[in-house]
Amino acid sequence: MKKVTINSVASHAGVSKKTVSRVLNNEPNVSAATREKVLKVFKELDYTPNPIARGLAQNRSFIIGCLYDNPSKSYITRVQTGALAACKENNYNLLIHPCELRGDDLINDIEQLLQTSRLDGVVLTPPFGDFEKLANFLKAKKIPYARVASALLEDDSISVRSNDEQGAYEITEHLISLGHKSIAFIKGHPDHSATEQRFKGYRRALASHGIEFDERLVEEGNFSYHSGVDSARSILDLSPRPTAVFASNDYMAAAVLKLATQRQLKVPDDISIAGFDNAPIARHIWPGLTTIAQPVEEMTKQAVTQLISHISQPQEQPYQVTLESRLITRESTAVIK
Amino acid sequence: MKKVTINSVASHAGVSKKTVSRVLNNEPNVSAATREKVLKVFKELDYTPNPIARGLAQNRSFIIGCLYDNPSKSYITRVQTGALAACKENNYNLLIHPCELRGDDLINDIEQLLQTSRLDGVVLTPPFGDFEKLANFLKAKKIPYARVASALLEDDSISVRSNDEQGAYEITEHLISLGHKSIAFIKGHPDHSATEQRFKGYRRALASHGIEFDERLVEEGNFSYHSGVDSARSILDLSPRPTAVFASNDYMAAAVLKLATQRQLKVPDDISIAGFDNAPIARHIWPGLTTIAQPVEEMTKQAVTQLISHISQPQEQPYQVTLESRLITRESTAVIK
DNA sequence: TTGCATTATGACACCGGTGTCAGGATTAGA
DNA sequence: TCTAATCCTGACACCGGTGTCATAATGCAA
Repeated sequence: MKKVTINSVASHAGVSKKTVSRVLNNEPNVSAATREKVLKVFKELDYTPNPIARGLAQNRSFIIGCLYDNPSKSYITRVQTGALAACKENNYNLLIHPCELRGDDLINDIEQLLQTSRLDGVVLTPPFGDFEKLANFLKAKKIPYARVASALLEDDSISVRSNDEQGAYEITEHLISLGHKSIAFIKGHPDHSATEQRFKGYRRALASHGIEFDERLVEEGNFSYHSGVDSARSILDLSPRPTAVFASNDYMAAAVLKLATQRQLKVPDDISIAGFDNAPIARHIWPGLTTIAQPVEEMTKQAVTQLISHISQPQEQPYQVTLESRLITRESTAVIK
Repeated sequence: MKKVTINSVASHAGVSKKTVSRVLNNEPNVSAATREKVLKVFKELDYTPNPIARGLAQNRSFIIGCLYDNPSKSYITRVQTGALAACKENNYNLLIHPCELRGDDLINDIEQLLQTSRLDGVVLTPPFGDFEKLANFLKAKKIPYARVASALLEDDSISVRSNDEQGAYEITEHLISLGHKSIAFIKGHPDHSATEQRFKGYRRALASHGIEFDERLVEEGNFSYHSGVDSARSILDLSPRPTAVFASNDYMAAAVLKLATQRQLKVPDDISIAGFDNAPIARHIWPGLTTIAQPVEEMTKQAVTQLISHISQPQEQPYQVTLESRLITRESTAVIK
């Protein structure tokens, strides 16, 4: 069984390779009869074009790179799911590349990546979506990119964001509506813009309900489960103890729950706990976590879809979209006793 | 800034492209002086070879595909981590491709994948590692592959497996040593060979400690959290209730824990619970799950490393390795009261 | 110094596509 | 029916590497 190439198709169909190429790419200026004939040979020989050769000729690889540096594995999985869906629809492939935002050689690492794999584009997922240094580097290198981010960007790039500020506002308001007035807050990783956004939403909700902001109720976390444990310790040691805790993501919220339970506290009777993201763990533990669900898959899918369409036909107008999140109430929050 | 290609290097160094190619690939028959000269130009021009062109000439893509169909997201993440490590070391890239084992068009899907991306090799992760149909297809297509599996294979392929049977034996023995005699078991997904292995280990432990196997204590799960909930319901409804539950993975064990807690049972006082895999959730919940830790990352890394070396220089001898797992005791298991 | 084996080097085709451009065929308009 | 515009088609170069093979340069023994 010999390899089927554009040449074999051409000779079988009795036309030139260029004509075959035209049919392949749906180019105009091919008579219906010729097109028909070539398509028939495609089927007969079961021909599929060699993407590598095509890539060489067009200087394209049909590969999108997905950059991430995120402590939340489940978040990464969701990002990948969305990116894969977009790639599949467009016959692209997805290359995954974890790397360190704070690494000294991040830029070198990315440069290396670009050189060894000739990516057609890159999708920057949190926290890279808000990391201007990297965006500028890619812009200088003329590598198309799209961002999944949280902050509101004011540039001409492709970006899909979620309204974290609003989500945080809503979940805080939910706690307030249950009668809570002393609500502790655990911040996320300082490199993530979502951290700032969620904190803002928390404060805005307090303010708009006349609750004074108390700095002592705020702990610095970094989105990892471990940081949640540390923060939880400080919060549970406070006296008086807050009646509710809003952690910036579900892993940290789960940590609070674990520590509280270890200390014989009843959740939500003794203390309410809320998270963010609607990670799997939010429903895998008891009590289930009240949280904010974000369309992470959809966000990434849109970003990658736009990226690919931008690669095929670079247009000028930026694509900036904000997707909404929604409150999911479970058993970890209840009316204050 | 013009593009730097092998041609520009050649003209700068005053040699032919072929000689540059020789230096690039560390081929013999280049004089030290010439080699030196070319290497210097590499640096001056900051040259990096174009992998696509190289791929075209050698009919290689320098991409490894990672196939999976696994309900456990954390398992996938670990597999990816290991595969990425091996790829990075060898300047390969990793393409991820989720697909459905039971899908009617699995073979078509994979065929499509191979045609559109010319993978150099494929790593089959559970449950594909034990899926002969796919292995045979790849063999027929002459696509190199490596397997991460559980069953003991008797063929000439590259495969890295873990000793699930032994792990299950040990954790069951651990429960027995705590005084448990009525130990329920939740099976995994029937398509995974690990399911069979773990069940075997469970039975062997019972047998070797003179405990009679009781079919009523066995539930069919599928590794998903949800299936764990269903199984847990049946088990907790048994009368007399087993004093311990061994679930084939941590997600299902977490489900048992959640349901037990919902029903006001104290773990481990009223019932001991053990899992398998040492997934993150095992330490994120309270009480932490006693479980079996498997070197998933290491297994995958070895498999991919071998795969790549096989691609570069196909050798005859198979590579089959079994890695050991180890028992991790946490708070979810205790001496029977 | 000559003769022969060995090493070093380059010319050239090739991998499998796409872009450019020229020229033939067809159609429309006069 | 003739001319001009438009549509089709193919020849050929090119993308940036690698493989083959011929030949030039060198090394070594006689």
